[in-house]
Amino acid sequence: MKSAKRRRLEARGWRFGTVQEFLNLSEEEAAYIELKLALSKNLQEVRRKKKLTQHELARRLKSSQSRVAKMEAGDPSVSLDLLIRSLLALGASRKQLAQILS
Amino acid sequence: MKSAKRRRLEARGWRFGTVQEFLNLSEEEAAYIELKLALSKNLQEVRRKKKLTQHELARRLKSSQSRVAKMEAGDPSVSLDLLIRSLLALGASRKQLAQILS
DNA sequence: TGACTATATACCAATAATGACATATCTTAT
DNA sequence: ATAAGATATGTCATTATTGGTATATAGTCA
Repeated sequence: MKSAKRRRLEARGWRFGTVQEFLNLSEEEAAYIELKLALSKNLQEVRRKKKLTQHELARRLKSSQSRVAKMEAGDPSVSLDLLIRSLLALGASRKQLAQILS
Repeated sequence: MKSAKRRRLEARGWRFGTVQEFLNLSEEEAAYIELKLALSKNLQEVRRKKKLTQHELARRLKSSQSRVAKMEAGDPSVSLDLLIRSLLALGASRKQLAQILS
C-alpha cells in the first residue's frame, strides 16, 4: 500500500500524520478503514434492497439523511458503532455481520 | 399478529406500534451489547495469551490502563471502534474478527 | 503479616461523533 | 428543459467517548 492508496483514502477525507507514523500504523489503520468501507457498502446494499430512501432509513435510525449519506460514503466522521447499529436496526444478524467482515 | 387480536388490544388502550417499536429496539440494543461483550472477552483472552498486563497493552494502544480495564469489563463508555481497533492492534485479522462475531 | 503488582472504579477536561440544518448536485420523468 | 425527488457536502451546537489521573480493591509472594 503505497502513495496511490494513501491518496485515495485522503481524497475521501482521511488524514494521516507523518510519513513515518503512516508507515508504522498503516497495516492496522488500513484494516480499520477497509472494515468501515465494507460495512458502508453493505449498508447501502441493504437499504436499496429494502427500497428505502436515505431519508426513510434516517427516520428509522433516528438520524438524518445527511448522516446516512456519510455512512454510505465511508466518511471518516462516521463510527463503527453507528454503522453496526444501523445494520442491526435493518435486521442484520451477528452471522451476517461476520460475513461482511470476512 | 392477527388484525383481530390487534384490534382487541388496541380497544383496551394498548398502542401496538409503540410496543413493537420498543421490542425491536430492545432486540437491537441487546445484539449490540452482546457484540461488545464478545469482543471484550476476546480482547482479554488475547491479552492474557500474549502475557501482557493491562498497562502494557494500554501503552501499545496509546491508551490507559483504566480504559483497558473498562474495555475488558464491557463498560458502556467503551465504543466498538476502540474495541475493534484494539484487537487489530493486537494483530487480529478481519477473519478473526468475523469469527468473534459468529 | 506487609510490600508489591495487577486490575477495577470514579471523575473530568479534552476531543471526537452526532443530528440537524442549509444547500448543492445528481436522477428521473414529463 | 425543468420540476421533483433523491443523494451529497459543509457547518455547527450538542452529546458521547477518550486519555489521564487518583484511588480502591484484589491477588501474590517473602
